Amino acid sequence: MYPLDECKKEIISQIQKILVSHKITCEIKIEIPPDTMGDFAFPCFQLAPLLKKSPNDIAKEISTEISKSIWITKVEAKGGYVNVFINNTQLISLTLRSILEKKEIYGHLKKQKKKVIIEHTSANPNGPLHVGRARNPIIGDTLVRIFKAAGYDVESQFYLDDMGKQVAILAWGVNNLEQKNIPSSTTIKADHQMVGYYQIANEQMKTEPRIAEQISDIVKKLEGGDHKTIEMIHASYAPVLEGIKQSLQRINIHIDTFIPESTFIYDKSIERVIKGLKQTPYCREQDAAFYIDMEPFGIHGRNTKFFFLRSDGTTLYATRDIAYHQWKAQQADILINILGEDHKLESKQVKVALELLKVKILPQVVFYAFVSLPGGKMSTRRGRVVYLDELIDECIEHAYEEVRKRRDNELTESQMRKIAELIGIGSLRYNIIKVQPEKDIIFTWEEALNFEGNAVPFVQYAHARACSILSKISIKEDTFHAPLLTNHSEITLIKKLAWFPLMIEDACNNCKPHIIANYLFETASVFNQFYRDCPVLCEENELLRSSRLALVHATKIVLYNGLELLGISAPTEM
RNA sequence: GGGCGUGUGGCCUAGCCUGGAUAAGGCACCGGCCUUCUAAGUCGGUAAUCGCGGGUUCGAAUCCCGCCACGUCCGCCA
Repeated sequence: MYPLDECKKEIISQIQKILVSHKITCEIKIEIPPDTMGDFAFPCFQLAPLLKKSPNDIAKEISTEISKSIWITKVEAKGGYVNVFINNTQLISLTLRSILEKKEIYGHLKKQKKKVIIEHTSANPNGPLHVGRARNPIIGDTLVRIFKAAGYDVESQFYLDDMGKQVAILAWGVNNLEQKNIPSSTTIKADHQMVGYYQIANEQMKTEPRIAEQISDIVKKLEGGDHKTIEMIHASYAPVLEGIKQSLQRINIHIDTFIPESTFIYDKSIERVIKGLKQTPYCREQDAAFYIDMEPFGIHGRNTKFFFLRSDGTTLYATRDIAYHQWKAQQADILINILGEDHKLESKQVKVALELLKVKILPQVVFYAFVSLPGGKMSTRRGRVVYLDELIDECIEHAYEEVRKRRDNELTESQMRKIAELIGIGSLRYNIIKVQPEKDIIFTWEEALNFEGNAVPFVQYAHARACSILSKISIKEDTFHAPLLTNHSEITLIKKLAWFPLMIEDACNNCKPHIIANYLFETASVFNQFYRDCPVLCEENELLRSSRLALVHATKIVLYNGLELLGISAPTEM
């Protein structure tokens, strides 16, 4: 247990005892009062009708009954609140010790003995990743990191669509179009080279029924399990998938397992799904096709039929997704999916089907709104896109300009390039993760390349400052004397550091990765205030100097660990 | 037509789940701070009827109802 947890527990248990002695049982919710009014507050308003006294009288009464302890130094009643002041020395001492001992695992929570599968990205392998969907891998990977830190055993999965029309179109293009007719791409990456085949094939399919027929033939053969077709499809999309993996790797994202959709055709599990769904009382038949009537499950609208089997006996995307989830449910205790908001209905259909099939573990889904362009949605088909690779390059290039502006005559070219890479990649991830997934983002280069204010260089710079101070001392031992750290900036900073584990818990429990980004920004901000107020290296009192050094070291650790949760590197200088 | 999501100073965002003290940050704008650990920093200022209208409550940005705007979905596509 972390120091702040102990402290909160002590306060809650004291209030609990007092309420019990007044024969009141209720959930104790303590909050954080504004600035100088204490560390924790207990509002007494809800007790007023029960005790038939004014909130302030109750607060006064409770505050006299709370006994001072190792954690509680002062209690005040004010405006209906019981304000509790905690023992700063105690918190500083235990928190610093905890951080400096645990180092790279400070903030991490105790092991849960639970397996989590986080499915993210799962993009069609028919072209490069574009910015419209870039939230997916970034949210997904950040959650992977947060859940690991929160003590879970985590596996990331990419559900690979090797059965659908999109890959069939690509495969048809690769096998039937001549290279000279494909518009050349600006990069040599395979995913960029191949997307032209998809785009042209897609156009031709619309105008020539013969081509459309050939493509749907491919789809049928795939579902029939025709090995030659499977190989042909695989050969077509493999280079694209490789390109996607490379892009992800550039932004520090690794996916543990790729699960091809075809898996569930070949292992016959899809047949069990169909059989199971047909047996439910909600199944209906229409022209030899089968669907679940979604009306009883709260789906209303023009069409409430969820078709899971076509009249030609072939399955649909959602049907295969059900088989995938049934399988996943056997592999893990918690399932999390990262999906675009356009998948809301499909996801609901899958959930209903899983319930009908009596599957115990249902996925928790994080939906994100699209990143669109000022004129509207991005589209690979229409070529109206900003590719992730372009954005990565631009971010790094922009970072390089900024580094050079400041450090041109101090650093070597390769040092500047190295730093620019860390800032550029970090900037990309940070700008996306700092906003709640459900908010729309309209992509502008100006915003994407924003390095001012609440942006990653602010956090990285604070880390670099801490490193810079630490690099100037020879003794690396952390000796500190907590009672000396009495400056307001020192106390604010260490309290912020003490909150880190609770932030991880919150971000994990609620699947809200943006909490970590905001926390880091605040932490960097209070560190900068400390930096301004409390000179470290030139402090003459030796013990205070080393105590401040320990605090700087602890801040460095927290910023580093926090950035790590976001998949962002922390440069030691910039 | 129906479902889901979003709406907070000129712009962007946090807070909403779990109601509580003066609505918190950033950008932009105005004015200060580098002979001291990197000024990618810091201090101060201007700026918000929290989309609109009702309701619940001692108390509503937060909960409930209605409306408006934007996004998204309602295919034997994926």
